[in-house]
Amino acid sequence: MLHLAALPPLRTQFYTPDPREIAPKLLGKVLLRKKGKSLRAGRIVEVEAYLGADDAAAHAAAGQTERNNVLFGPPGHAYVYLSYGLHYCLNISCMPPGQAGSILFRALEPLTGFAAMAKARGLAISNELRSLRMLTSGPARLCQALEITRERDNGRDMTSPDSGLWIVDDNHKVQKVAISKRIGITKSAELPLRYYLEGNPFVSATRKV
DNA sequence: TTATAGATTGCCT
DNA sequence: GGCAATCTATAAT
Repeated sequence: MLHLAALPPLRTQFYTPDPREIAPKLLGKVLLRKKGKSLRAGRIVEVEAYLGADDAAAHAAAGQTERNNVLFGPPGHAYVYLSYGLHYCLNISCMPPGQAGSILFRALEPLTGFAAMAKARGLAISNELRSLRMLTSGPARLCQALEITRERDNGRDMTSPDSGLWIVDDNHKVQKVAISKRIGITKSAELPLRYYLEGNPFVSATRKV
């Protein structure tokens, strides 16, 4: 918890393999966001893997476009898109340049910067679990809490603290990784590509799994 | 506690 | 023109 920002960041090499390999390793790591002097951080408790041409639900499935450029670029970069016209969602690109693949961040367990997160979400927050879940439990919520937008952050290099958005390993031991179908998609919905920490209360609500 | 509708932008057919 | 990797408020059980 202390000195999270001083830990070495996960580097490009970590993000170079297939997203299915990286996703379970990403659980338990810590996503950091620095804006000015304020630091916000959350433990990654739920992610989904998105592949390339074989995955109809992936934005990269139809080929490279202006919008999904980042997915085909170097690994370790932020892919931010607008969902349903009003929410942003954050991915990190995987695989070597020229090959698409990414991991969607679906839920965090808040560690520091509660007040800033609450303010960014437009919420008044208490210390109750139910209240804290509202901060970062859901892909669009965590973007709002960390003030991540497409305009500001799409294409950002997440392998260095200099970018203000990066991931560290604080040596936290995860209990158990569970796998299920992905949430909220209609194409390739049967693929088991959602990874989460079993029993963690900050995992987003599971609808039909 | 679960179910449903509505908001709202930009991408692709 | 249709649709989408979501969230929230409101309604009903």
